[in-house]
Amino acid sequence: MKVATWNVNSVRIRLEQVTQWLQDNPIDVLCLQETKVVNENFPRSSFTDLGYHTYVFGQKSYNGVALVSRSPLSDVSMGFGAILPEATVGDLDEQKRVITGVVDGIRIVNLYVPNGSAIDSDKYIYKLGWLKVLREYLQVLLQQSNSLLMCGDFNIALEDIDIHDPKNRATQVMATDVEREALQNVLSLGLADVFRKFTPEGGNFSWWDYRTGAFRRNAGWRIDHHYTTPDLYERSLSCTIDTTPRKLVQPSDHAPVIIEF
DNA sequence: ATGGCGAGAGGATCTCGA
Repeated sequence: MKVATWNVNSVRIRLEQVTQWLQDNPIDVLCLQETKVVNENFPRSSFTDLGYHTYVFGQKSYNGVALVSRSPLSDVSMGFGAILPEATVGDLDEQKRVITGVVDGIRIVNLYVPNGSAIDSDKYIYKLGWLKVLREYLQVLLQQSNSLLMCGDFNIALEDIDIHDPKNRATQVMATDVEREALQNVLSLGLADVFRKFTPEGGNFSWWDYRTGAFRRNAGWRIDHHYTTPDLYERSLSCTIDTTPRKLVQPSDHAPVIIEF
């Protein structure tokens, strides 16, 4: 089974590229982020025509996540509020960033972690608070399942080798110690970075800024991840970044990352 | 030091992303 995560930066603008990629790659579950479309306007038929089921949690203009699966998913839910009490979640589900479902006994959690904008901004505080609630959310799901895959756009580079140039990273959003600790605190529930099981060296990235020719210079960041429980970590056969779609005209700034079991 | 690019909303030029 193959599961991919891909921040497509608007599913409608990228529809042709995404559906073509699905036809070129035998993916069982595609986890999309930044769909930027309300549920009614999600281009479902383009995926159902290819034999996929779609589960969407969208909003206007910003954010939005979706699961696109060859097999029907069970126990699908949207947002933290489906799992956690209202008092814990607060208004975090106003931004559509969380969707989950089960296939072949694997609980898949698809996330679009807040970017954080700039250090000490309100959005940075929001990001850190969001990650705290994420930990509680996973804690509940892990009580129900020992086989969990958490993937998505985390907007955090966990190690210096995940950044093309880490020298200013202490003051850069996505790379601060505080953000890394917040993510490590989530991973301490028993999740591990599958990409690093197969690829210990740096220079492998999943996002390149549209500006300054970042992709041509491979000046990227690895911020899109697959984290799993130990059984899936053992069962994983590969975890790769497909840079092919990033080379197309009018691409997403992220590349898909694929895990195989 | 700043902006570079791209998308959405709306109908010029903003906000937001990373």
